[in-house]
Amino acid sequence: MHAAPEKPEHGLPVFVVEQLKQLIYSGELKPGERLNEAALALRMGTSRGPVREAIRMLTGLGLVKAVLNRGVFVRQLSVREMLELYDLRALVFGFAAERATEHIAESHKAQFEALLDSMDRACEAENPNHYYELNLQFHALVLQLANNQRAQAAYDDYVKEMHLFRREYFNAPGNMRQSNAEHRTLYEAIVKGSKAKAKTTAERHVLKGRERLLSNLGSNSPLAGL
Amino acid sequence: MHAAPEKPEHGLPVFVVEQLKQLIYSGELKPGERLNEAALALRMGTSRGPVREAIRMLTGLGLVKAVLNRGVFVRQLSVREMLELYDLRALVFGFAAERATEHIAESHKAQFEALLDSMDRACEAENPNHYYELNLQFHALVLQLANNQRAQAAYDDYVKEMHLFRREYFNAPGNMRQSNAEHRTLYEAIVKGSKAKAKTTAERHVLKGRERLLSNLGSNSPLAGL
DNA sequence: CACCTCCAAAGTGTCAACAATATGGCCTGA
DNA sequence: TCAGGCCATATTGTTGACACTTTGGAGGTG
Repeated sequence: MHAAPEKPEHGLPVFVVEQLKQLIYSGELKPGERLNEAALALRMGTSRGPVREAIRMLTGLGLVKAVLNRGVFVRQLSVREMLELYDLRALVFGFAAERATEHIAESHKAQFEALLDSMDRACEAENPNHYYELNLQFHALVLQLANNQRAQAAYDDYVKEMHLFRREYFNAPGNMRQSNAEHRTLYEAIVKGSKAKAKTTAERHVLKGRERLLSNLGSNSPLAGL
Repeated sequence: MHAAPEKPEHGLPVFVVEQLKQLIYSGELKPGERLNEAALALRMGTSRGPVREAIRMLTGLGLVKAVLNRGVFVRQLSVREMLELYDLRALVFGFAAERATEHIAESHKAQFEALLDSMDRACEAENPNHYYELNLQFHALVLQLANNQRAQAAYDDYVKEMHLFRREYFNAPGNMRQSNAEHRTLYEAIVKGSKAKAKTTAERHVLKGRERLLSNLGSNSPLAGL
């Protein structure tokens, strides 16, 4: 079952890391769950050595947490960490939107408009999965135009890291139509070159998600305190 | 010579990670330099296994870069990466300063004023090393008051990561007196609770460092292009 | 029935040996 | 002299074995 490492451009540990990332982000390995070295080694078709090294990389990346002599566990985000992540994501997205005003060109406008139209169609089709995918692309495009690779990587990390939150409270698809209206407002601000408006629009757009989380939490959460 | 791992609360790999971090940040291992597993294992008094695992953690943390079958090398920041880091650091510091206005209390004011006074004395004594140390503490205090641990960790990472830039262009101690004047302005804005002023003051304070780097670079740099 | 001890099973931590790969010098031949 | 292939060496990649720690239950005792 295990796909062999096609390209020996990176070693076995990197290959295992990719597999583990997918297992984690796809939810097959849930937050809090323990990783069994021997079982993983068997599944990946290697010995425990490369698996251990891969796991160390993941601890460096903050995806798992190791406890001496007890194993490593998929990291689980607390409510507080989730809220903090939203703040940072909003900050970076606002930064990116502001910078995007300086680098947007005609070709990008076409991409933006195609994305916005596709998202509209996803709205009408009531297809949240497709909308989510396009939404990611929209945000990625803004980050790309910011012309700051470090910010782009950070934003990407934030988005992925949020998947380590326990699922129950993090499904809220939000209001797709309102969300896309905000996208349009942001896009127009970027095109017009109005930095301040782009920045605040982008920030608030992300913070809407934060507020949604908080309200979802308020209804049935154990620890609602900040 | 090697200090034994006093506390088996973390395993050998973690111990090695700490040692390696210190070697890197202290400059004993310079950016671009290769890490020899066997030599390190000997020095740390372990076998290669834990050393390899420690190195994988460092790659996850972005401190070193591995090349298959050729070894791992201490990461070296390009000018572009350095500039991008300054942008992000300014962004996060501005964010922190704005938030700090909401959480500052009397005890913190005392800490701030003590730090500012000490920095003044370091200025008069023309002691850049001491000033640098206190400067770090000042910034750390602002980040602490932001009440966002993730932002605090990110800022800390940024500062440490900047040490991976090649030294020649990154010594500029800046104008200590002007720097501390900016600190005072920022502190007063935080105390007064003027968010906007705190934010912009903090941002610009960091961006001054970016500009200093650019001008130092302009005089004798190979690649000055953005 | 509650509680304690002891022990076996499972899993992680560490190591030394072996395999695979790149590096650099040496020799050869034009 | 220089270009090119060849081989010894150093170094990384991988593995299986062994040591240590934790865990959970069996069995005995009050």
